[in-house]
Amino acid sequence: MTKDKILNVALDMFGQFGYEDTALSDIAKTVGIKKPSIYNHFNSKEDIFREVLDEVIRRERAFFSEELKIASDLTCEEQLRELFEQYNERMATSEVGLFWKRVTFFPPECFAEVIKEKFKEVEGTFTEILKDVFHKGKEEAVIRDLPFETLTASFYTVIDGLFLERHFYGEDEYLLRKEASWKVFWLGIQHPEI
Amino acid sequence: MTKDKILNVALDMFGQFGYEDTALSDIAKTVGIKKPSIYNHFNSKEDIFREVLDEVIRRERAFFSEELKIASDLTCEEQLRELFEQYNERMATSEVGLFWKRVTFFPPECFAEVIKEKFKEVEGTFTEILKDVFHKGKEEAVIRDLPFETLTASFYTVIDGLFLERHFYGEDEYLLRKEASWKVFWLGIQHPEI
DNA sequence: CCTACCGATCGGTAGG
DNA sequence: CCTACCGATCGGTAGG
Repeated sequence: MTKDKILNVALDMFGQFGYEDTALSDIAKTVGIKKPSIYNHFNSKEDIFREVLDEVIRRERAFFSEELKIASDLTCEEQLRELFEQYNERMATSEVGLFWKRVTFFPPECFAEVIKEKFKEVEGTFTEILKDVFHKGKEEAVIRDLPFETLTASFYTVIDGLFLERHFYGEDEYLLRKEASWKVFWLGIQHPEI
Repeated sequence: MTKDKILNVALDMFGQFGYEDTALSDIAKTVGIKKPSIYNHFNSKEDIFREVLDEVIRRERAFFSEELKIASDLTCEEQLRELFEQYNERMATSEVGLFWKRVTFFPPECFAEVIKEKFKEVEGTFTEILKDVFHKGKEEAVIRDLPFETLTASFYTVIDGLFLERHFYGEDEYLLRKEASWKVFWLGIQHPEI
């Protein structure tokens, strides 16, 4: 369907160039139609953005509910590392990742509120998964007895930092930072052996 | 001087709206002149950007060489925390911080290379200061014997994560994340007592 | 430092 | 789904 094609192209281009710097004529060209034909499917550019945002949320939910099943035979450290890797990879390699980056950092003004809301909702889903792993770790005395908020907040900050760094530095520097951050993070939350 | 006024306004607006979304007519209006008068001082919009970038570098250098003198009577932990706070504050509250955020995340294409180069140069200066503190900490057996690259890389990742989060989440959530990240980071690099 | 203007491009519309 | 067109705005120029 043409409408889906438009949405997919828009998702890609909004992520690559930002909302304001993506011209409807460029979207049309990539889709293979002329600009006015877009208006057969959407009432305005803002309308397209709203539907793209819905699509992103749908994909995020699918990702969290299906791909993020973590093997229960892994140790707590391995599980956490797995979440760490998966989240990093998704943010860096999926179209959705670039879209979030653009759109959470410098949102089109009129959408700032909705975007924040939806992003926090998605993050909340991930937080639940995280908490389970931390809970298990604390029970097994593998993880230090820190408040859940401290554990999740510091995890997110590392993830966010790497997310930022991945696009800016080269792959080599990114990998260095990822390993360093993981090492220090894990040493930080690890239960001190007695 | 009008030229300086233009540069200051441009620095501010490039940081707020990005390069492409800042119109010369808006800069002119804020300065209090008409758009064509800008061309008495600059040959093009790109020219303005180049000079703004130079100005930013100048300010960064001034910051690092003057404000970042850390009191030597502080403990290693206090010194590191001081650097952590100062860097965070500067990135969040100074015009230069917003400018870096815009411009390192989504640079105007033709400037991507220069920007990266200059940013890394600035970061390198900071790394030297950081290394001194880590070195002291390791000598005093306050900090774990990890490679310098691991210590600095993980420090930067936390800083970068907080930098990202500060503008996105409210001040409350930011403070929570800052304290949590610091706590886990410090536990991670701290020398394990025997 | 200004007025007056340029060609290009933007989001969006009319009408078929 | 198209051609043809709109008013607004962009970076930049001419000419004084």
